[in-house]
Amino acid sequence: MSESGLRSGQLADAAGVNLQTLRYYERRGLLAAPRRSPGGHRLYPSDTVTLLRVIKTAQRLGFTLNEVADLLDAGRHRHHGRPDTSLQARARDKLAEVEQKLAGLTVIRDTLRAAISAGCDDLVACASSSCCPLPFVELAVLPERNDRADTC
Amino acid sequence: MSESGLRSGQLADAAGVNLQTLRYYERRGLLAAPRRSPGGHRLYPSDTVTLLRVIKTAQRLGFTLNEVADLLDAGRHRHHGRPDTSLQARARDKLAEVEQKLAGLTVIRDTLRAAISAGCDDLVACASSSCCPLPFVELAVLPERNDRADTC
DNA sequence: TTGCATCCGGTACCTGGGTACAGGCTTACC
DNA sequence: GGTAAGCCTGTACCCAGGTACCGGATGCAA
Repeated sequence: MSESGLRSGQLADAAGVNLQTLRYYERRGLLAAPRRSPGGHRLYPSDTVTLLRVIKTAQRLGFTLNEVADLLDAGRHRHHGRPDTSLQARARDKLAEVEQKLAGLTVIRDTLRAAISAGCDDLVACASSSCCPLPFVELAVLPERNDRADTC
Repeated sequence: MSESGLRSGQLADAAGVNLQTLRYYERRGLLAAPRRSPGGHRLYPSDTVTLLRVIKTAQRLGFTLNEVADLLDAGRHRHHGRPDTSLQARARDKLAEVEQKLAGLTVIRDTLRAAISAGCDDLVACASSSCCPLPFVELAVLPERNDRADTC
């Protein structure tokens, strides 16, 4: 009797995920509850491996598990109706998000480079000096007067 | 009665952080335990506002709170001795880290763009088609380089 | 002195994405 | 049919960086 599907350990191995992760995904609604053996063991259809790859890919693209679950649902419900554009729309939203993050990280990178080439070696001292490239004030906090100025 | 320092609520307001965050930072070793009023209320020296700005700045540069604590300690201990270079070294390490993240995010951005311009509209369907730009199989670990940007 | 705002310590909870037991049942192989 | 591997549920824990709530004590002004 072996054409019955994948056992959870086999699926986990095949997809490269932890066994617990499968049950976690089931709780989160990413995987449907599979058929069970008479003794209660899960038996997954073999294309679940593909589904897990899809999930992992979407995660790598920056989608959260909730978003992935929505995305999969949208894909399932759309088959009785004309193709919708929600994956497209979500991808565009996510692209904007990723571009935001890229911009932020770029600022951080440039700031770190500036700090390195300015030779900063003490954060607290730099905060009190006016020649430091680190953006201590960028925090929407009222500027405070300081009298110490040595390093940099 | 005013030379006594900042009360925790005043400091929190001045620095733009939550009151609880101050106590959290104290537990984490980022803020030294301050002087207390006779009744046990915290009284902070006024330059703690600057310190909090420093902490928030370092966080925005991508340092974790543990790393910030180390950085501050290094700054404190170095005053009896020649200037050390640990902030420099750490900044260089962090820069490398940030550049890694940038590279990973760039791949993600390009992949999202490819998926959008290819018109993908169902993840599961795409996974079974051979012409989809989504990297369902490769990219075993996140920040690797992939230069494909073809369309369906 | 009363009243209210503030602060105290301790503990619990949150997000996100899982991982790790414990104690017991099932399945597979010989 | 025995034994080992595998799987079950439930619960708890991990990371980081906080936030929220509680009952009680303090600070300060009128």
